[in-house]
Amino acid sequence: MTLTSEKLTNNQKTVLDLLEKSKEPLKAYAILFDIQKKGIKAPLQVYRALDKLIEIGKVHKIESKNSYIACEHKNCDSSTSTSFLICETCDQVTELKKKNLSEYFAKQSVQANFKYAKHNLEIYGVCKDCKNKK
Amino acid sequence: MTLTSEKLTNNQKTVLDLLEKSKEPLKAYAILFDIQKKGIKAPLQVYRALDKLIEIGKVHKIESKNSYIACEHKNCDSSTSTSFLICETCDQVTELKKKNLSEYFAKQSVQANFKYAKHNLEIYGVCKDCKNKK
DNA sequence: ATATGATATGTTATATTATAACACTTTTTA
DNA sequence: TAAAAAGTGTTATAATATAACATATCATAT
Repeated sequence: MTLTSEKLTNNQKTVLDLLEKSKEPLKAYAILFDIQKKGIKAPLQVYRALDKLIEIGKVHKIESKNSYIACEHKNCDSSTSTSFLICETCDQVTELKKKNLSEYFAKQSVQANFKYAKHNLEIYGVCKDCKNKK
Repeated sequence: MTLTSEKLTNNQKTVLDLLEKSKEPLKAYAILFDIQKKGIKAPLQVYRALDKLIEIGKVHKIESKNSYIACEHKNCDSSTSTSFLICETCDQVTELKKKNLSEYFAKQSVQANFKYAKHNLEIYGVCKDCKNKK
């Protein structure tokens, strides 16, 4: 079974649906709170669903915010590397397509005699919308 | 008073000393455990020292590991942006000098109509030493 | 169709990481 | 040397995440 046709379980679907509807990244306990009406009662149920969704690349974790976000890319093969633009004003997150970034980091790593495997990049600043509002 | 001549308090010195001696990043509670003999008894004492050390750029946090590392650079002005090479085999961390990286990210951000402010970059892979051991 | 192995679930308990609140002390500076 | 700013010590608690275990469901190879 390919990644993209991966069948999700009910819990996984519930968590992914919520994340896909959300405009900002969500914390695990915020997810839990939101989906308690759907029968999910314990943190572990959320974390397990998140683990799986991350593994198949449907969700990414934003480490510096302990938050989770649905992947914007169709057929994202990236269960590992992630690159984000995070607006400090409105908390919106944009995921960067990562091919050129991975290549750039691999090159940078070579200079340090380091074998690149994957990366997390979190860029903070002001997004388009918030720039315009000022 | 300039950043580099900043005078540290006893707690701050104790925490920084430990981090500077360590070859790997340390977690806050590992720091606490190690320095209890020096009279530091509570997590908050560690976190407060870390906060200050991070603020003045002497220590950085590695977000994906909830760990802290002393800055390798003299007069590091970077209390904000950080870039690391993290060895998945031995956990050693190398801090990348960030000037060209910041410039690169600022450029990449412009393409998304995003105003770059700072970044965290965590590159995972295999370090020089571990590559050679294989 | 069914045994079996892999994966997921529900649940309770607990581990790990981090901060709030408050009274007090030390340092800096005007 | 008083006032402001920064740091300390302490207790309690919040926020984030995992362990352990019994049970259930699904995939698939005979």
